[in-house]
Amino acid sequence: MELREPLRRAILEAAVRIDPAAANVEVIIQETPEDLPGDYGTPVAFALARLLRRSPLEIADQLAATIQLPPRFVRVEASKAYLNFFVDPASFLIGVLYDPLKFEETGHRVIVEHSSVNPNKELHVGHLRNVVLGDTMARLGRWLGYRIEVQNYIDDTGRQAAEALFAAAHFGLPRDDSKYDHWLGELYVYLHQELANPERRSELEPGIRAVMHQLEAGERRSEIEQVVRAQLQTCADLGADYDLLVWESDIVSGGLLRRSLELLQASPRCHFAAEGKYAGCLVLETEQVLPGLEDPTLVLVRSDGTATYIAKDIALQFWKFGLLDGFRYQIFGEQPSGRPLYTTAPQGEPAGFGHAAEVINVVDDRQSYPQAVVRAALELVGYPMEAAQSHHLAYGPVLLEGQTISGRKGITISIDEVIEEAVRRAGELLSSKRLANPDHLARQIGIGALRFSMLRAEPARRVDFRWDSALSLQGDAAPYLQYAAVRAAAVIRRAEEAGLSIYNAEFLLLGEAEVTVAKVINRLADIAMAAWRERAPHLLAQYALDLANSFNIYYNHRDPYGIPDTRVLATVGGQGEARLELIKKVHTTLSEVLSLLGIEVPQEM
RNA sequence: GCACCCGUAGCUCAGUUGGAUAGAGCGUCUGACUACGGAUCAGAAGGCCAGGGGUUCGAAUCCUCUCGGGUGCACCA
Repeated sequence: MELREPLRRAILEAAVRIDPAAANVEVIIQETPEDLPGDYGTPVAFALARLLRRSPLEIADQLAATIQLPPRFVRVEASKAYLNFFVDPASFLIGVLYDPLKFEETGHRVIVEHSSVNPNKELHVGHLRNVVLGDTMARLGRWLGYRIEVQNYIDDTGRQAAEALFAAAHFGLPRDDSKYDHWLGELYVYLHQELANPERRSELEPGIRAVMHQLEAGERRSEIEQVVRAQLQTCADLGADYDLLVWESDIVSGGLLRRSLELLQASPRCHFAAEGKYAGCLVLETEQVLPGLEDPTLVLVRSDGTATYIAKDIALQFWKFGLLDGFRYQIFGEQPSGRPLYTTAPQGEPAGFGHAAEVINVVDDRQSYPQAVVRAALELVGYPMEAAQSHHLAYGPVLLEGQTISGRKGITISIDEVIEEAVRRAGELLSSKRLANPDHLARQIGIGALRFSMLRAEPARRVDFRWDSALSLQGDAAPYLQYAAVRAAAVIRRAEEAGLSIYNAEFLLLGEAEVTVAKVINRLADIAMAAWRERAPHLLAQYALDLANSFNIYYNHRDPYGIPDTRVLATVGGQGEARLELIKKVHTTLSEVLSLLGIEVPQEM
């Protein structure tokens, strides 16, 4: 329910009435800290004191006397120089409980690119963070009414993919029954052990080269597809899905690269180097745009005529904003979620992908520089608005028990393995309970716990993956949220069985305890918008904890004699019915937030 | 060397655009009608918000310097 704006306007009107010079003052509204009087407050008197050169206490008193309270507020009080407002519990609760909280579809087109894992081996816990962050942003964006297109970039011409395919053919191991990406990954790692020996390296190198050429020509795409399908299975297990796979080779074959280079060459910073270190290369001079490089000259096209990855990244970003076109598309398959998945394909048909107004690239923070180059390139070719809407959601690395992940040193854990263990641990905890569907529940809990562990901290922070904390089933973790939702559902079910009806609800019998919960419920819209704006999904995760916590506190509340005083059942005069309405709102709000986080709400636990 | 990120309780983390007394979880200690579902709740202990200087009525938050940790700076991706 929109509550701040009316209050802000009322405060501003009162201020202007006191002194017209106050017209431009910034009015900040916040919830009052616990144990202090009032529900919402503002420190606006401080700002006015400076502006009007008068005492803030005096101004606060005068504002309190002057202000015309907006609906749902009954009282205002100056406390020190703060102005504190008191809501009327009944009308405030009705306002919060029956606010539909629906964001209008805006048509604002946003591309969220995430995952983008090299197609040469299985996903590990480092990728886990990427997938979960990206998927959560996509869910949030959709909920906010934006038209979200989720893309996954497939680097099918890179050396890593070539090495994996080479290894698979060269070492000729029979295909076992493990998942294809795991099988391939093992051969890839084995190849790297061989490559450590310089003699072996020179023996094997030509074969790898040959595969790279084949990949560039698009000849072995079906093998890459097989890896991608195996990898996508893992993402689906995590609850992530996509709209479009973008293949690197299609950027070249579709002419996007060529067109973007033409655009770039209009800029004086982009030119062919005729001589010197970069003779024969098309280069971009970045020193004016971006500091921090030892050598600010960036190669876009090598002297052998092939493009560097950054050139393709720039082309892709140009395409995302509709500066150029050239892709063709076809269906790739249907995902477990039901969403169809498309892919770029040379033999496909044109379709309406791209043309975004905003782009979010979920990429780890080691790539901050290239991401900045991509943004700067938009500016260089005359698209400053697009540059401003070009976002990099940068996240820190995932460590494994304090160590840097390294496939070659064997310091790595696959997501598939982690999911299995998470589900196993959840199942163990359930074994003592009588449940209708323990296996399904164990998955919901295990995967929820995993996702939450990747979401709870700020993206910029590096996270240390430890089994005990990542899979923690107690404390500030997903099961706490799920439990609160299940508990709320149980209360609702019991109350309905008892025949409580909304028509008997008497909101005048509700008070401070209910208002406290409702205030938390009412934060969601602001939190969701901030999480989107700041690209900070952890705000949602933290909010979910706040909401579940405030409900649990309410549920367990006792009067000074130790008697539960917030019960739904065993009350009279419509109080229980009104409380039930609050609990229903807690349940829908919590379910909403959990679905944004990609955490399922179990039927039982 | 240059550039970017991080530093808050023993540990892992929160802290809306600068606002009132810096909050959780884990761990430690003590409790809660034998339950509208105890995977919960109440309480105790635990802080020079890395350190110095500055701006401000007000700083964990902004500026600056220092220290500690991480990352980036290829005709790789």
